[in-house]
Amino acid sequence: MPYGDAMNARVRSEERRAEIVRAALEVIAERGYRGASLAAVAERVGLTQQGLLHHFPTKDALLVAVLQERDQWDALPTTRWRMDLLASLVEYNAMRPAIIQTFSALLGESVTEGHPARAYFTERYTRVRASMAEVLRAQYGDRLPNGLTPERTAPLLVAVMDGLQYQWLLDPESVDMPEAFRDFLRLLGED
Amino acid sequence: MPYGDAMNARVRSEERRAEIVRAALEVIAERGYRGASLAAVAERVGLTQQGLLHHFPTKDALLVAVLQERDQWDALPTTRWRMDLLASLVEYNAMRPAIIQTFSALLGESVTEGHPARAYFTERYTRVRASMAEVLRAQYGDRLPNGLTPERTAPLLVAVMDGLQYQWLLDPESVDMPEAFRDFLRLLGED
DNA sequence: TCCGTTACCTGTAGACCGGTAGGTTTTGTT
DNA sequence: AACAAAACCTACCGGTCTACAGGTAACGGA
Repeated sequence: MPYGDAMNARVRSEERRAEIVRAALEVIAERGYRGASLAAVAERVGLTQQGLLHHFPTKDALLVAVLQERDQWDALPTTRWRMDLLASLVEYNAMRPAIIQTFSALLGESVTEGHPARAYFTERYTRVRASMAEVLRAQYGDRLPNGLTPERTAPLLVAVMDGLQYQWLLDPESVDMPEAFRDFLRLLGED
Repeated sequence: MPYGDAMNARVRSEERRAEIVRAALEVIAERGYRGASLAAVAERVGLTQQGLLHHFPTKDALLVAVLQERDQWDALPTTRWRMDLLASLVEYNAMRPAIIQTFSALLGESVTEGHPARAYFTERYTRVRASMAEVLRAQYGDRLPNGLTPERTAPLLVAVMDGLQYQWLLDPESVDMPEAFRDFLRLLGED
């Protein structure tokens, strides 16, 4: 069964890579990208640092894989999103602090000079703003109830999501992220 | 002139410390706190790394001084702020990307485990939310035009400011931070 | 003028870091 | 059974990091 076995080998290899990426997500959440050592990631999957470098030749290559997984994760349903689903998304995020923490830490680092994730986030935000504007337009048309255009509202929507995440990560007991986000949506539509 | 000379010595020392803090702000803006080496900060003020450690015994002590300066910077006028001054503040920030970048980078790092600035930011946000609620109450009373309370609106106000900063730092040409913030204020009050 | 303090310096310890070189075991193919 | 490739290891290199130890020169007060 040549095809089957070749497949198994490739599948196993990709599973290993996925394991490593998952571990990298954790370590980055705990220490940021600069603070995340390859050795720490490797240890978490039962490898030596050099064993890890067999699967990802450089640290940056590992980061790329981490960012790609994120893309894959939230790229699929964007066109089918609606306003009410955004609130659900925030609620879902509130149950996954590790992931949120990883990408909040990465976003913070990415504004520094020459950070390997900088281009990624720049492009991602351009994309996300456009996507959000589309969602807003589908819901409200060219003019929101408060007179703003979808294009001018989208950056605010994204800013609220990100900003609330930081406040929530720092002090989950004081900030009810999903509720606050629903408040913002109400601000957009119900006047 | 014993008093005068003693004063001069102390003043000169504090000037040196202030120089170092200023340099640290720059380096942190460029590389984050974890990425900022004492040697890089020292070089910027014409010292060796060990010479710098004479003024700040540890790296964390230097960070504390950086954070204290920030406190001093924005703690004074909080009680006298009004809504319209917030927009001016954002405009002012838009002319000082270095400072914004420093504290955006620090905020991002601070959500990671055991980060030396974590407690600072947690407390700061508690304080800032309360302060913003106060400003909102002074402007609108206990109910905003859209029905929300000042306490529930404050986190949104803070989130928008922070979130817009990240988008703006990553892509200043695509995001008009002051305009977007004014849009948000309009969202709060003019319905 | 003497003397203590402040402001630096050189030297170095000790720990991690990412990455390379090259060998060895495991695994799948033929 | 033979072989090739993939997976993973040990050993190591050069670099960087914070911090400590100890010395020196300048300065200001008595």
